[in-house]
Amino acid sequence: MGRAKLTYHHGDLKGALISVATEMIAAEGQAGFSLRKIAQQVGVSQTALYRHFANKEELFAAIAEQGFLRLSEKSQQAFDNHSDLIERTIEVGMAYLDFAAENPNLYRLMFDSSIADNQRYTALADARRQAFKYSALNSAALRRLRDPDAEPDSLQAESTKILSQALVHGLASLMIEGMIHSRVERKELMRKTLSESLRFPWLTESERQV
Amino acid sequence: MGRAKLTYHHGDLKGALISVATEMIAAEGQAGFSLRKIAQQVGVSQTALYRHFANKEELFAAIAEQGFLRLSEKSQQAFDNHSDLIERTIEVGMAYLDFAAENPNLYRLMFDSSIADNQRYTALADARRQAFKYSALNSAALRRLRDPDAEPDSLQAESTKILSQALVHGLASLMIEGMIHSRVERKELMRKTLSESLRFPWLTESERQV
DNA sequence: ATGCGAAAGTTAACACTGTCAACATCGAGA
DNA sequence: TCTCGATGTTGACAGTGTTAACTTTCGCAT
Repeated sequence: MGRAKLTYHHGDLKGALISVATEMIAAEGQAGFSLRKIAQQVGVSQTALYRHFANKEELFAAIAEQGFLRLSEKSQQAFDNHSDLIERTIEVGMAYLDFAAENPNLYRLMFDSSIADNQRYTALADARRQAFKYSALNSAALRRLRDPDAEPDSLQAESTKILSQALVHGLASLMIEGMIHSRVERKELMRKTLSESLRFPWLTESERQV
Repeated sequence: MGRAKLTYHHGDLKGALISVATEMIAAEGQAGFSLRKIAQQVGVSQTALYRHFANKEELFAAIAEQGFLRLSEKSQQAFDNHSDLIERTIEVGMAYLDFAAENPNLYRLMFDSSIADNQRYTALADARRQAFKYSALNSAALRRLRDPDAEPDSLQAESTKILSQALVHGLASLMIEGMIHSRVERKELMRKTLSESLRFPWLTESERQV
């Protein structure tokens, strides 16, 4: 049970709710989730959260938003730590997969249909764009090497970007839902699969350095 | 409301429940779904379905299973209609994406965490394997062309298979959740992205015929 | 044909959920 | 100091999945 309340007003109830709710999602997933449970754990009445969130969905959006921000940090670190283009692309992808593996329930929520599609949550959409930024930068660099004359906004460019986004998300999903049953270490398989998708035999050593 | 009941026993209540539940999932998704609603629509008491399903989850598993069977048919048709390997691979992928686009809510359920991970539903797992069979056949053919000497069970082979599976699933997800905002026709973009992933410039015309 | 046990369907109830309206309390600024 | 908006509470409502106990019907052995 939560600690006794010291004052009538909490101080930062909104932050506390997001924090506790995130823990609960991580522990039990959406199935065992309940607004009343978090309220109790924070030590506040069942309906207090309606002063900070219009409804459950809005709280979920806030949780997902923080998830994308955390993912952004991991991606940026991986991006900054490598200068070899291929290796950097793989490592950003692996950071993505590691995040999904370590926070499966949170990852599921981040792509849940009830909030993912909703244009209403602009902050969430921004955070998501931010999280895919480094993957997009790598895609653009690879595309420029492959098709130096292609226009940046071409269909070719767009499909290359989507390709990488879809691949990591697909790998993360299959992994989380337990649909990849491999005899080898999962991490090794993931790395192999990512590099498999990045075969650029025509890249020289110097071209790979960025 | 459902039509009046003629007999005490329904005859094929299990089938009727799956059918009506599938329609409801298609129309409203998991959010608006309710066991009581389907029971009412079938014209039976709220708890009648517990004689055929242990719980809601088991009903979901049955719905998902039928979804994978329908998807299998579409995939097989696409597979049988093409002899060019690249084209066949693309068309099987497009059949997959079309199915997801036409049945977004059903598709989401088919990959829902509550049932996807559960080893308990062996029929569901079989149906899923069946649905990915044709994609796997294409992957194997492509791998044999690329690495004729690789062993069928190698890590290389496995990663190639997973690669294609992850890609179509990732594309379907991003598409369904509205995360692909493109100025071009979605279908065209999807086809372009799929073929982008299949670049085998070293394949001769005759090699592509299977 | 008959009777009986299992299969299939019903009724009533339970604990739990998200949400709302009305009320209580606190804090900051006039 | 007064006041009003922001914040938190109480009580309630409709709806949910699920269980236990009961009733009806069907299929089968005698």
